[in-house]
Amino acid sequence: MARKDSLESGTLTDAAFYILLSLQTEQHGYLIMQQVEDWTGGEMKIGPASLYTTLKKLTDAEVIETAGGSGKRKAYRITAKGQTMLEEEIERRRRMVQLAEDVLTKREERAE
Amino acid sequence: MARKDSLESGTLTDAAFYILLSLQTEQHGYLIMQQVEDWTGGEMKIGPASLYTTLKKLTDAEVIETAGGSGKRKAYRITAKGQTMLEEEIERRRRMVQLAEDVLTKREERAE
DNA sequence: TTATGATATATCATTAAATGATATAAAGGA
DNA sequence: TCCTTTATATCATTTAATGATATATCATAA
Repeated sequence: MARKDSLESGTLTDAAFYILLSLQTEQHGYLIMQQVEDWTGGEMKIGPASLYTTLKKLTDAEVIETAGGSGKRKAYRITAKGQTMLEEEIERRRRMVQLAEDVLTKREERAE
Repeated sequence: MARKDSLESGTLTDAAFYILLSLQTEQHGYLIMQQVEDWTGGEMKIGPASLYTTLKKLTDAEVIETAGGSGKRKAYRITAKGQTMLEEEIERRRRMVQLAEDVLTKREERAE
């Protein structure tokens, strides 16, 4: 990740990927952290530093937007642009996994 | 990524992922670049800077090792440790895609 | 009442990763 | 000869991730 903003190039980092996934339902930051940790059984943790800096970046890029929120909470929702990005990113990652499976299968066949 | 080396934490960056995949057959650096670009139809390009710095890092971490090579070419092969890491990384990425599909499916169901 | 832990957001400084640019050199063909 | 491709390598810069820290609110247990 350097020399080119990942959002501009249309790819999502792991953190951004999980955040957009969590925002399939309108949500505030703290809940995103908990949901991601929950989803991954603790494998993936987005700490406050990563979370709020990423949320700001995603907001600036109009991938997500604020949606009110009560008290000190600030709710976020994904934009149409963000939804498209997420779906394309899922496909990109699916292709990566598929490629890996194909390559490993060929390797096993060679070994027989 | 910061504050924690991705290799130490057991995850692979996109570049490292593709490199290890390419090294399912013994190969020298330049061929890795071409194969990755080829595999992804140009979507993913690992330039010389990224390639050789990543190869060095992977070698230092004993994820890959040099394997002779003729002339100026330097061949690399994946180690047992590297193979395990790659396979675990494939599973991690598969889980991410699966989670995303599940979440999106639920979202579509809600919309009906 | 008070203090403690959980909730909630935010920023700074540091470390890691990615990469454009550049350099070098050999090999092969026009 | 000259140009392109092959092949490896490093530097300096930019982007990403995050530990540490700060702040404030709220519920609840002592």
